[in-house]
Amino acid sequence: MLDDRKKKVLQAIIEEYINTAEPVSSGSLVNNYGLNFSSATIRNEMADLEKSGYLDKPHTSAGRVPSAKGYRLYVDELLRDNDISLEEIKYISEKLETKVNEIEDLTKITANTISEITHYTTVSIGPKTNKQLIEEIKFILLGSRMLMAVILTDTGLVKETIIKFDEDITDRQVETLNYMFNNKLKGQPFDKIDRPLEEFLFDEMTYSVNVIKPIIEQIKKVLQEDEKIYLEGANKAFDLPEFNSLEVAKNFINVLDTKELIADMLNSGFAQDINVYIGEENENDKLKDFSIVTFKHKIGDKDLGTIGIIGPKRMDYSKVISVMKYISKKLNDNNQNN
Amino acid sequence: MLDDRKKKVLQAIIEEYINTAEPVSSGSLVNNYGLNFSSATIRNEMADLEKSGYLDKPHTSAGRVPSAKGYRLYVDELLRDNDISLEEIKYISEKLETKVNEIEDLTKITANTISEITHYTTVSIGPKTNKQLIEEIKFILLGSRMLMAVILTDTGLVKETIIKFDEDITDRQVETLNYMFNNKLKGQPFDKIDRPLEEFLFDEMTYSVNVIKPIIEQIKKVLQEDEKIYLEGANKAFDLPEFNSLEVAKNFINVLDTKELIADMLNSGFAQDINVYIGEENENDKLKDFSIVTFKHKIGDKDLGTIGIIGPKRMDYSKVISVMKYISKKLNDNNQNN
DNA sequence: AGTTAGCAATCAAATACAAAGAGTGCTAAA
DNA sequence: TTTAGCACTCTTTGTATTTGATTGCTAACT
Repeated sequence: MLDDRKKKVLQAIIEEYINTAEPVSSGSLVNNYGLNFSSATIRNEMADLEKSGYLDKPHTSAGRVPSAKGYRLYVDELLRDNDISLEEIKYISEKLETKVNEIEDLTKITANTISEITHYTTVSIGPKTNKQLIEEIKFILLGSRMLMAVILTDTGLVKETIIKFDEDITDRQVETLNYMFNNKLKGQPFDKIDRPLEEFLFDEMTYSVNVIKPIIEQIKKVLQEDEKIYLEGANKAFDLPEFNSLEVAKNFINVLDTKELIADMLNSGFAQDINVYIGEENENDKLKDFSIVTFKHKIGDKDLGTIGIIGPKRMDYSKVISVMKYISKKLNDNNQNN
Repeated sequence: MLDDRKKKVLQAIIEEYINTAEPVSSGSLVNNYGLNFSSATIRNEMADLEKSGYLDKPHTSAGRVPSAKGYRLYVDELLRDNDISLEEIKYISEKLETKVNEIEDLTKITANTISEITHYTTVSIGPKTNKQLIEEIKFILLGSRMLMAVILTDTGLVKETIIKFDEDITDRQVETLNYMFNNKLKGQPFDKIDRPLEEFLFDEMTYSVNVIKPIIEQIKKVLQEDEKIYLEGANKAFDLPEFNSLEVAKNFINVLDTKELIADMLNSGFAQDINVYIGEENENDKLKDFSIVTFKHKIGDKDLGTIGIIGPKRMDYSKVISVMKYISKKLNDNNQNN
């Protein structure tokens, strides 16, 4: 366990490093952080902190840099609270009042807001569909050979898809489709849809296979479709000094380009609504130079999607987490009447 | 006008430079390009080509590098034809046979194919909507307070949007909406939709404003919405040696992040279906280090969207253009019965 | 007149070396 | 327990030197 002064020193080092991106020296701490000890004393503390693994040293004659363990302690115990200005609060409030008709849009707006305020890159993904139940399926005829299927879930999410045919479809057929599909699929969860659809195809062979088959294929496809991932402020990262290393910059682009990796990252284990993964704590090795804060975005119990912030290990965790907490609160206040 | 040998030399220099990304020396041309002259002769030709502006010299003791003017001549007159292997043809054919239900998907697949084969980054945008005519609008009630509007154009493009209400909507109302909107808007072009909608709002004030107004707003919004831009293979660029310059890499990310710039670029003047912009030829200064090839992607007269390839000035124009031409041909062959 | 061998001149890139400067770790004293 | 003092370490910066590739020019050759 660290004593109080050690924690203070660690906190000062981390905050200084977050600000400057330069290894922090004992001298600069004495000058700028009101620690009423000589640099030699601080040096002793720093040596201890390094021995316990909270700090790293790039080389003998440089200052200290926080290790992942150091950041972890900082995030868990030392965060400044509510690190967010009045202007920022105003900006957030305005953005969140934008009227939206689709859940994805709200997630996008929130991700954009976070990116604007924190100056980090965000990635976001819509609400997970696979646990939701199908409330209703509607088929609509567009022209004579094009059908749109609209699928509505119990939480109000809407998915739609278009199916084209080589033969004309009649209004009568559409009616039948509506009736039959709702019969089979209503109340089914998205991720277990395969079975009912197969049974269905088998049962209804009397119905023209040319019509039924493409419909089923397309619906399966849409429901299993990878969630779309949205990116905000990818170029912001390049203003940070750590991205002057080509190695790091390349890695970053690579990560952002690997959709599966991001999806994994956003969907991985959620103990809390806000989760912090620091550098090597990330499971994927490509992420070792970055920190990620994920934010499960919801109103009450209703899942609105997940937003991830990806930045350097030297991320301003305090700001990021404050913003997320504020948004979460605001969103629930705004909608408590829903 | 350049004589035949000068053209041969220029072509050899450009192709060598495209391959190696290193300034090309007189000696290497003699060794690798079967030019039956001594390096001194080639040197004289190179000096002439430089004087006429087709070549640049990084410094006195380096080889030569093509200038924008040099690339331009190459693209206009010296391209190798049909620079595309059998395997590549096979790969393209397979990819293009993927069945799609929406035009945007086809554009995405094509963009992806081009990116895979050329190893360059592609950006793409769906077909332009503003010239299209509204064929039909359908309203569908989802639940009791959510309406979906589906808009169908004369060329078969579909746009849909969701509108939420604070009050219940009845089936009867939906019927009326369908009738009224189709009456007013059928046959109208997308980009001139404002006027009819305003008249409409004015005419039908008897109808509940709470219902009509949000619908009109949302429809206007969707129709004027910026086209979505899709990106393929952004990280591929970082394997190219020119992206070892942080300056260039940053610029590249910046360009890709500026949606308006890309939209401009994809929509700008089309003399031909395939257009090449080399380095400084691009209007926007940010693009001065890159070349862009745009490809208006269509079947017959039907616009399918536009695809842009963005790469270094040292792009393999021959390959890129061959691939585009082949895809264009293939697409029209596949669908000549449509 | 066109071509080429030969060679000095040029310049970036690599290598080597020498300070300079920032910061630490340790010792001994307060 | 704290701290002043100082030697030690290691990066950074600057400067000079060498190396090597390539050109441009001249004079000879076809």
